[in-house]
Amino acid sequence: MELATKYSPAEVEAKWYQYWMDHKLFSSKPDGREPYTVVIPPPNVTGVLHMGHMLNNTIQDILVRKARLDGKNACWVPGTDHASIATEAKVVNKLAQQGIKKRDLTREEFLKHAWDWTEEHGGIILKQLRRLGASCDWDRTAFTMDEKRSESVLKVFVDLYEKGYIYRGLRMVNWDPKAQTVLSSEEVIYREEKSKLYHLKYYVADADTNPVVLTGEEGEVVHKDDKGYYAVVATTRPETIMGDTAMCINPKDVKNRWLSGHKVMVPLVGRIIPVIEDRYVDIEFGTGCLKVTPAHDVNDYALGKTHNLETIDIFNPDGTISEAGGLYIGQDRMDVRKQIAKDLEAAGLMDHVEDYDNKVGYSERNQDTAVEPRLCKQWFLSMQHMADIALPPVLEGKLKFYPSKYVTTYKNWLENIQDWCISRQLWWGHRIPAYFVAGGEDTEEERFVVALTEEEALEKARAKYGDTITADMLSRDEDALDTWFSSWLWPISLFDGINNPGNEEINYYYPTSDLVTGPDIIFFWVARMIMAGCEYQKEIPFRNVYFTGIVRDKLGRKMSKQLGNSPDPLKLIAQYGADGVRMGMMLAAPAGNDINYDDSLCAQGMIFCNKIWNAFRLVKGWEVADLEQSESNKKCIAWMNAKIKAVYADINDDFSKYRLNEALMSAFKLFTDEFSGWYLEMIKPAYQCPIDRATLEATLDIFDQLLHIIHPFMPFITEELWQHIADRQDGESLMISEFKLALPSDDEVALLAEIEEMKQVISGVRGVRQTKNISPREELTLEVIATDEEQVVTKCPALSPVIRKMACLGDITYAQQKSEGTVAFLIGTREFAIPLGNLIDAEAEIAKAEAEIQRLKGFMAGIQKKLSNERFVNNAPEQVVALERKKLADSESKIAALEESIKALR
RNA sequence: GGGCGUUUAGCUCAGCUGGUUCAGAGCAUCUGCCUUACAAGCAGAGGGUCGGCGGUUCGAAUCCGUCAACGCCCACCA
Repeated sequence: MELATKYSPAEVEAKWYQYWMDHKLFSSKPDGREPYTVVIPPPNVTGVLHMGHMLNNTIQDILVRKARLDGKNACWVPGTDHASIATEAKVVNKLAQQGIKKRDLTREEFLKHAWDWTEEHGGIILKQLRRLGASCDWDRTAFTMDEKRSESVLKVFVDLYEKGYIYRGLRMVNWDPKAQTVLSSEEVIYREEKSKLYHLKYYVADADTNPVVLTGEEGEVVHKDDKGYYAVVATTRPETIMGDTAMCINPKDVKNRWLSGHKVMVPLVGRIIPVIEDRYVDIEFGTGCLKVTPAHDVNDYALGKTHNLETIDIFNPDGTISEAGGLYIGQDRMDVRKQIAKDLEAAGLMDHVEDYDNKVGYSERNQDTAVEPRLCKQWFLSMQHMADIALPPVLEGKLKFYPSKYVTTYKNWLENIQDWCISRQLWWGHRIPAYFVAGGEDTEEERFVVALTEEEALEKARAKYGDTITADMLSRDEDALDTWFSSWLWPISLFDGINNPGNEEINYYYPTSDLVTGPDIIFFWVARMIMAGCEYQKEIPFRNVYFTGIVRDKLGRKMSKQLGNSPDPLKLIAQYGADGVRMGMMLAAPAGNDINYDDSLCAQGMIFCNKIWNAFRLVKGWEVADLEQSESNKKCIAWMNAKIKAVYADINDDFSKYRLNEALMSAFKLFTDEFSGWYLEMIKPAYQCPIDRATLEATLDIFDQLLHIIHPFMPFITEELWQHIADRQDGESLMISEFKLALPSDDEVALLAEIEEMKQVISGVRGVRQTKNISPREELTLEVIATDEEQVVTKCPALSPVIRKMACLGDITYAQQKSEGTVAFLIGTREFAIPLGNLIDAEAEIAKAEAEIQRLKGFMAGIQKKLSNERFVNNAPEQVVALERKKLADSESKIAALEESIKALR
């Protein structure tokens, strides 16, 4: 078979993915094996694959494939998330492009559009994952809004309501004026912003009836102009003055005490408002005077409550000024801010303006939209109970976080938990199973029931409000649930554990093994899944959470559309191959560290593929003959097998600690350095000579082992070659062929050391060639300076041919003294010499040797100082002291050898 | 304002409970080689007072204190 010198991934990858699919090799059913379960963090259904997904899913696939090779029943469940806000926004935008407004549609019409959109774009991202090699059980593909998941969500809502954890409350909530929905506090992102601090004049309005009396105290600050006395109020949001219903000072504030008991006039608006006093106000901030707008600020709302202030809501849901505002009606709040500043200035009501760094909350999903605090009635989930059950498993280490620093973050959040606002004013999502009951409008009380079906709702309504209730008096809540209220059930609902508790699948697959996700959703998702798991399964949802880092560009910038610094994953795969990209992602990705991505990492991955490919070409190209296997081949094979065992033990250890990059690096070095660089060169037959059958077979077996080790990282090329190294039946696959290795035995460990020594000798000879400019093909003689010949590695009958071959040596001789005209090198304390005759530059050799003697003497001086320190000798453990003594002795013998050399050179 | 984390070679990072894994790896760099598996290769080499300062110790990259820089999370100062 002729094989190209370069590996080309494209058709190989497509072929084997199809093969795996055709033979259903990703699929899992409960059986007697140990389960290994992973649920995918469901990407947005209309999303497109980005580098974050690449990293995340590469890691999951590596873990899943490793588990499969370990002989576990691996089940990786894929799916997508309906992402209510994001998807609804996309649909609204698309409709807007067609000139359709959401408000002109009925709920049903809108949902039809949304489903069309979902079907059109949905699942694209999952298809893209296949290109990466993701070995998900696709038959299990789920959607957070499919039938089973929806049913689960509603059941849980009803259940939690009945348990008293879900309630309806009037609260100051975060409002997204663009999406026109409320958000949870976690969905608000605060950004530092350069803004202005406007200082406005609030004139004292009751000076006629209640004259201003100055206290005359030191520190008193009074403002007065020809229009009268005034207070100066600092605000970043001048447009909200229309909602001012009080001005507040601190009772301890000397500066402003003269304002106490007065009334002031809101500039432009003309409303007369009281000056109230509250210790909440920071005396040092601005002028110490605070305008109070109870409808539009969380703190002001609290002040309003304690001081019984009127609440004036000046905004419409879309962020424009409402009728109640009185001025600028219908204009956008941001435009009004600019305009009112001008108008205040013009009216002489602006004292001055300062630059100011401010934190502004933005909607997580509409990042250009500033969130508006708004008072409204919403559904909440009481979280204290959830926090109480979700904290212990993590603190006790039953559920582990990698890296563990996130335990603190998690603990912190749970210990300061706030109730979760779960309702959203959206249509795309799970409609809240609550029914308002008409009548009773005259009372403050809101009449509603929570039920799974309309029939049930009617029953409950009658039971609650009397038999006079009829079906047409019920109207279902228009709102939908927060997306995360469905995602938090994901590890349970995927196995239908809510609808069908205790079924075979949930019993088998739950708790899942590992969750791989970003730390940005630790509160949104991870914490809440733990809550749901503990509440509904009475058991943690996963045993380990691996938090990935953020993928950044090589300059350390976050990848973003605006910067255009995010590569297209599919193009990368086309260019470097999926295996190459996977390796590229993993090389720079220790758990929890951000990765600075650079294309060169993928290139390195591709190069490695090529290496594997060419090693295979070499082995496959050998002609076999019925020769007797040489002792050296036997020994080299034994060594390689031992090496693999040793390295694989390390790799398993790395896996157990989720240090996948280290595991990959070990596998890479094992293949490149040990196998290709050493082993293959050791056993490689001379040009055009055949190889003996036993060695070839052993080598193929070694190749097989290496493919198993590399497979989790690079599934495609390994499958391709595995299929080629032996005759395989249709349906056989590397992916599902169990692989286990014992630890190396004591003999094997000794063999490893022996070969390391041998490698050093070979490298020593090569080093001499390099410095002396001697061709690698020119035969040299190696003199071994030995009095204990048996113990020299070169003396081993099995190894000396290897050394000869690899160092290109003619003779290896043994002597007590090296001959004249040699260049020497040391391995440990043993000296090796190469006679070079007139090639020797005696002066240079002497200088080199002398420099080395100087270095060793300095080294010895340090050790002697240590050893003459009584406290060291008395306190340090015996081995440490012995070690120092050995170092000293070794150095001495090295110096002796070097001095010999110098003498000989002279 | 609180909390957490990071700082080791040009870059990305390993270095567990202080002493042969103690100064490492990969990439990059430099120098030789077109040696019939691979030039996307092979062989060899250089490169770091382990962020600063102080302390504990016979001994510190490792433990303690402190300062600095960077990063992340949380928090209602208008």
